[in-house]
Amino acid sequence: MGGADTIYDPYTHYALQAARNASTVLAELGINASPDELLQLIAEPPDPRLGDLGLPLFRYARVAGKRPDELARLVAEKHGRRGSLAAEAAGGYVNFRIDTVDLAETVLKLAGRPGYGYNPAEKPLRIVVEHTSANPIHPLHIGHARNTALGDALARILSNRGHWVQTRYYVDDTGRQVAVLAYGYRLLGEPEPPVDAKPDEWLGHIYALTNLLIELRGVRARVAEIEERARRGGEEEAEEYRRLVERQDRLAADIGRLWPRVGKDVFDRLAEAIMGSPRDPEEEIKRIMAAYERGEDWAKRLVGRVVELALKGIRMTLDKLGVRFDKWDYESMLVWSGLVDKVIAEARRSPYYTIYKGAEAIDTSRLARDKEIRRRLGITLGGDIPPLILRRSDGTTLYTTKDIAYTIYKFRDASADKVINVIGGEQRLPQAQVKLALYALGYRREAENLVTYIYEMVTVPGHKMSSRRGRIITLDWLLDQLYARAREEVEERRPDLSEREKDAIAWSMAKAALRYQMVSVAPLRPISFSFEKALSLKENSAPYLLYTYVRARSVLRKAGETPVLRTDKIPDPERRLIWLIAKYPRAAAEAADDLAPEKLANHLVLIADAYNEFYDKYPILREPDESLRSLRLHITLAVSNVVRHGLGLLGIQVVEKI
RNA sequence: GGGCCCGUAGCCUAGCCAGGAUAGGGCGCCGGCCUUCUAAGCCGGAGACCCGGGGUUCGAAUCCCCGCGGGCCCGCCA
Repeated sequence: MGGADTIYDPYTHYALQAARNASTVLAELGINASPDELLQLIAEPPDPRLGDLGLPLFRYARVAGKRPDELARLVAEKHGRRGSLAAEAAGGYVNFRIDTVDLAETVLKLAGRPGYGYNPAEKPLRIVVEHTSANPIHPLHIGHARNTALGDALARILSNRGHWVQTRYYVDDTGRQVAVLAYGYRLLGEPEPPVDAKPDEWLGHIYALTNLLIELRGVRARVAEIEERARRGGEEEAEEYRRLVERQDRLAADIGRLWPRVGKDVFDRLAEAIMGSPRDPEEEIKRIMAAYERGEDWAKRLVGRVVELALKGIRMTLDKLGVRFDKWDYESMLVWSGLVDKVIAEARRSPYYTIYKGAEAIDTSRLARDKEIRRRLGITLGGDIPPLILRRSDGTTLYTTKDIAYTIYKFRDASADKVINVIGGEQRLPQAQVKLALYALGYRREAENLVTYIYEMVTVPGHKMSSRRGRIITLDWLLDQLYARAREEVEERRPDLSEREKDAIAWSMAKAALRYQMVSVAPLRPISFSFEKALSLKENSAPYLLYTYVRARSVLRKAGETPVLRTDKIPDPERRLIWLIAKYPRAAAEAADDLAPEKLANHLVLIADAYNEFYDKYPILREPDESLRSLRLHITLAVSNVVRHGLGLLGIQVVEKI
């Protein structure tokens, strides 16, 4: 392997030849067009009968003062047959046909190896992919599933492009939410989670319950105030009163749903502690947050405990999905090590330092007025970008401030050229502020190479998700549902298999279905999650791809040794499949360069469709003609390699049996 | 009020950034195909004025402008 002339990407290999040839021919006609420029224009004709590669000549006809069809005819005539390419004119296009034997031998030789699809970029980069980064207060839910699936796939796809990739999980342990959980946990006497409970799930209930009880406490206090005033003949506050009572009812309903999950003991204890506390819970939470940031021992022990418990549960879920991280970064580390203070000190020296609403801030608003800066930072938000406040009045720092420090840290620690943050669309504004602030502080390279990789929401119709209220659909639960459904299906289809095998297949299906659903649609498209769809394995393409792989593998197994490739007969259907296989490495490269895993998924489906159709129509093992049999087996081998490789890039492991 | 994202058949979706030759798939629906390589498959059929209206261009689903519908954000939360 290796060497300058190693072909990784057969499509580009041929397209580049066509572009060079066309450039030469056009030059002979006095028209100047570089091969690179032509390569950009080359696309596939709509009908394969027209050729493999098509070049529109309209714009060159215009500058040369010729009719497009006339120019196309001239170019095709002059080109004729060169190397492995034959040219033909069609309207204003010149179409190229690749010599079939050349194509088959090149592609099938390459695709016969398991590594086919690896397609290194000319300039490999050092890239950090930060993803998932769910707060350590509850289990991962449906929304995180999209983040995790995208981030993990992106990391794999970028590695396949020859980049050095590092994945990181950012543990937000100094935020308010963790302090809320720590507050509730402390009121319970810092117990061990029940042995049969998943720690993140158990903590998630406590977190939600704590939130709800605090809110209820506030509402009740306000209600009491109004009632008291009414008794003394004060002003009518009927409207507010009515709203408060409604809110109280909703809180009671949420609490009612939660308490059976934590058990009576925990519930009673927490309710009593919060509702009856002489101290204001808000003050207690602030105290925990501030003490933790200062690194006081008691707070470190308390918060450290809940964070580790939550992460233990989160890791269990990630392990199930086969997702690993190279680094786990704690936000507290950024604070304690002085990195956050350093950022604030640098901010004070920045010309964009300002006081906003009485707090220290960076005037991102002023900076964002410069259109050129917005463009360079890839900020698509228009309008005003409000100043970024650096610290709360109590001295504690905000998430965004810490994220500035974290971004700098990621670039430094990994010597990264690029940092990708996989993040929900609702965080566009704070992410833009972080970029602008980095720029303001003089971290221009970092600001320009920080990629905010946005995905839009996963919504569940008829279900208003809220982790604060304990209304979440957990990833674990979802996987269990998918597994149960897949298990039924396997049971029905393959009663001959052992329980272990059936289990393994059902789990693979469940994981594949979930990942595939999250990764196969463009990230900016909002997903309306449907259980019916997710649970229906038939409708989902992941099982379909796995099935295609299993079919191909089954043929190969029965064939025994793969015979020597023969290319004396290559009918059209075979050729079409080979051409699709030829384009796979380009699809993988595009998925990497455009950060678009769905492009890879789409191409895999194209190949699977073509193979299934082929499989149904033509015999492979039963083909009497040895030459055709050899060709078809090599195609089968190539398809199995491509599907396995491609699914692997999406984080999906193939199975050998279904 | 301002900003951003999305809008392609009953439903889901590719193509849009880098305009090009009949807008690809899937689900669902109707009708076929298992004594031969795994039917989670295959074949055939019906179903789209690419949200609407202007503009640019030889050419617009794709670019620009004005609207409409849905989502998200505009907090000393994350």
